Amino acid sequence: MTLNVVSVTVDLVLLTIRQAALQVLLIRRGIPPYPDRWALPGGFVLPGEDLGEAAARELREETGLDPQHGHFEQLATYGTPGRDPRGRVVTVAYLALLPDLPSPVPGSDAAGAAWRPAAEITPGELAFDHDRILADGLERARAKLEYTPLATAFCPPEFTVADLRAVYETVWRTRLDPRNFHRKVTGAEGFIEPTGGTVIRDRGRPAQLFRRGPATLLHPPLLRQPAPQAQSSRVGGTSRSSDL
Amino acid sequence: MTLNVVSVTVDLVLLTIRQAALQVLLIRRGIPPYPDRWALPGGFVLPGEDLGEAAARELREETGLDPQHGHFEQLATYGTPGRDPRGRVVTVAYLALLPDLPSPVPGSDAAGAAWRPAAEITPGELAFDHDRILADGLERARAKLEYTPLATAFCPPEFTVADLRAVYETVWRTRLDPRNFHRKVTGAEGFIEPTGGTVIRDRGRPAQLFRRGPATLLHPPLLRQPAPQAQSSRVGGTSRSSDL
DNA sequence: ACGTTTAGCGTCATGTTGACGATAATAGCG
DNA sequence: CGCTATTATCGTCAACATGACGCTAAACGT
Repeated sequence: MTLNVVSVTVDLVLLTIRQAALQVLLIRRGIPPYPDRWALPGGFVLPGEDLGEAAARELREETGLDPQHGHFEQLATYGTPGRDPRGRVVTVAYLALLPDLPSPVPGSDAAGAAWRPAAEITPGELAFDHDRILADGLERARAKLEYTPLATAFCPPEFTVADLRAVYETVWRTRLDPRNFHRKVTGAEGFIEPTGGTVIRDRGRPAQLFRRGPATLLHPPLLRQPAPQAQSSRVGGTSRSSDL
Repeated sequence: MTLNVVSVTVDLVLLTIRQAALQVLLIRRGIPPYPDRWALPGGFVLPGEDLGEAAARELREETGLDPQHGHFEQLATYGTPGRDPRGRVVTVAYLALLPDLPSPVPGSDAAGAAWRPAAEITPGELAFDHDRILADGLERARAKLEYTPLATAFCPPEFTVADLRAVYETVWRTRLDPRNFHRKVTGAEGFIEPTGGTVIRDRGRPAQLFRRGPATLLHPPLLRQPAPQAQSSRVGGTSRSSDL
């Protein structure tokens, strides 16, 4: 039997919403390979340490946050030979959605760390195959907002419907009708529950405060699909539905 | 820097539909650990081999099938210390949905291999943590049938709407109304396209043959949810003025 | 020819969705 | 103190989607 010796690491896609933008925590590498390049935070899995534990430990080291402060899940595993010039490295990536807490400084043990707007990361900018990992994480986050209540993971314990809507608009890069959005989130069983309090954010009528509800799946889901046009019962295309 | 030495393997959750049941390919282990127990097929990742390649190779070795014959995707990675008594083993699991081709015999290089109905696998019956991996694979398959056209991966190149409905009914363990199902799948843009041919399966009127369409996402999705009702004012009285 | 069986279309009541009007409740300003 | 701008929340309506189910079509066996 061939004994296959490999190094196993975890990488983290930490997402939060700051300054009305979806931001990802990146580390500035100080040493080769890829010196001075930005990379996802991560590190080796210690002997006797579970994969999720290792990821949680890295999360704590980088942000001072616990996984329970937001949402935390395994993303995918990357092991293409040559993805790390130092040798065969298999990386288990984790995805975290975090509230914009006054993080105790993102950087601690690295040359430099910073929240960077995800939209500004240009392809090829990150070290290793972290572009791909980040893209996978973003797509996962976008998709999960549709059918899970995970948008609340970006929010503090108490939030308004407008706060929640801002999360969707930021992550999906769309505009949503405030009235329809309000109807849908308050109508989805177990998504959010009122705390009783109200706040005035900036201007306008005070808004109710909510906390996350017990649901784990959204019913009905909040679809981001633009044109659900699919009824071609007869010839004579009604709309300009582009099924290209 | 701690060099973390770990063995990396791939395990496969191979699903198909045979004899009106969702079946999974299992291998009868001949050697310790877990001798004489059923386990998911799998093996070590070879040096210089990509993870997906290793999984595809195992798939070929076990079934003689190529990944393109059905659907193939990474499922999740399992690395809890102690999950393999031989040492630290991290396993990347893959999920495949395969048509019921006259497989060139499932077993080839193992003590014994067999398609087993997934519903008959009792908890604790499988070696290692393969129960968990199988459960994750089944849940993934069930979920993906909702919003992707992957049900066609269980079908041969040409199939009828009834064949497709049988896939859904088998995987979801539900009964679906043939008329509503027909309307929905033929109405979902790009899900299936008619080939022009017809067949007579057993009795009754001949059915049109279809092939899979170009869509990668179902629109609208086929939800398995029973009752989207949302007006229970129970503990936690969510909405105080919904409707009704 | 007739009954049985399955395919595929049609109808209807209800629920969901997007578009958007209307009202409520606050702050700022003259 | 009104007036206006702004945001929150409720309401209305048409289009679409869904489940329940009737009905016809096209094959088979006897």
